[in-house]
Amino acid sequence: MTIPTPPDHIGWLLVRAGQLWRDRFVAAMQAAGYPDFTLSRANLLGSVDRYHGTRMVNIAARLGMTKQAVGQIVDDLAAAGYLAREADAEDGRAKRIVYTERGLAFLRTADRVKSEIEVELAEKVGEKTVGELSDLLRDAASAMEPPSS
Amino acid sequence: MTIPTPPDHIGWLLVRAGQLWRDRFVAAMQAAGYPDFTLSRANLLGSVDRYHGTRMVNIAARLGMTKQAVGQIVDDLAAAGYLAREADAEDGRAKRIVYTERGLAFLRTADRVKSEIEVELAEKVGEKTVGELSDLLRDAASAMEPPSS
DNA sequence: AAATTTAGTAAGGTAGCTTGACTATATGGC
DNA sequence: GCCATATAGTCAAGCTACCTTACTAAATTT
Repeated sequence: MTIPTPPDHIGWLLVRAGQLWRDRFVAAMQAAGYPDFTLSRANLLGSVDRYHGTRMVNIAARLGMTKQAVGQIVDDLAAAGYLAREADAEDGRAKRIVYTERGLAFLRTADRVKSEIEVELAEKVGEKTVGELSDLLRDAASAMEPPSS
Repeated sequence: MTIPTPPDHIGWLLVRAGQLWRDRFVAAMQAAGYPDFTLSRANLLGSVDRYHGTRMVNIAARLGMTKQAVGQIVDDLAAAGYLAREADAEDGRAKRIVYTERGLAFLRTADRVKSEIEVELAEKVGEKTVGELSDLLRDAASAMEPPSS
């Protein structure tokens, strides 16, 4: 049974903590009435402006994905009723990806679930710890950020 | 161009920081002479005991994957010369996944690359910050850890 | 020694991306 | 105003990293 002990350097800790949060969030969203929830869909939804919608090419840039990949996920999310495509009045080539009412309801649930997890974490490790951790993560993230072209 | 500002809660920060570290590690390993390096292969290699090897079923348990998935990655890594399968003396059904010399060389490079990234991070944000971050991440991770059956 | 569990394999499927090739609209230089 | 080029999006095909279902063979339990 000798499963080797996990490594413990900073990189592994970062990856591991991110993974744990992500898994908890996905599970909570699925439990909250979105059984077909996945992280990639959530990321995409989180990259769409709630009020004015967003063009596909901008979503792709933000997520660091190809516009084709974004197109596929948008297809799924539109078929599921979360998003819709609208012609862009200012550019005949472009389409705005906008939320449907169902999509906005999803966002509200996601916001609620996120703060529930955050509150639960704060109860376990203390509010102060969460705050410090957030600050340090922001520093570390900007230190590791690739040079934004 | 109005790309919406990214969210800033603790969960997003954790996921983001993990992602950044992972991307840097993958890029550095590819630059260090392992162009076919991927994270899933690295995770698998990191789950094999360097001295005695590890059974597939244990690797799968550790990684939270099916043994079939592990089998496929082991196939790839064996074909690439990093791993080999040995009959297990104590159990006729089992095979031990063991490192080849090439696999051990990979591990040494990976260890070196990891500490290089860690050193670079420490230079940017300070050694003390890295230490504090590590401690807080350990706390947060164990708070979010699912109840180990 | 029969029934059950466990280690691993085989075959096929799915999610979430990729690259390459294409169409339609927009834009900047002449 | 027209042409060359860039940009927004689509279509098709392929890949990686998984999964499920179904199986074989060896070990363990009863």
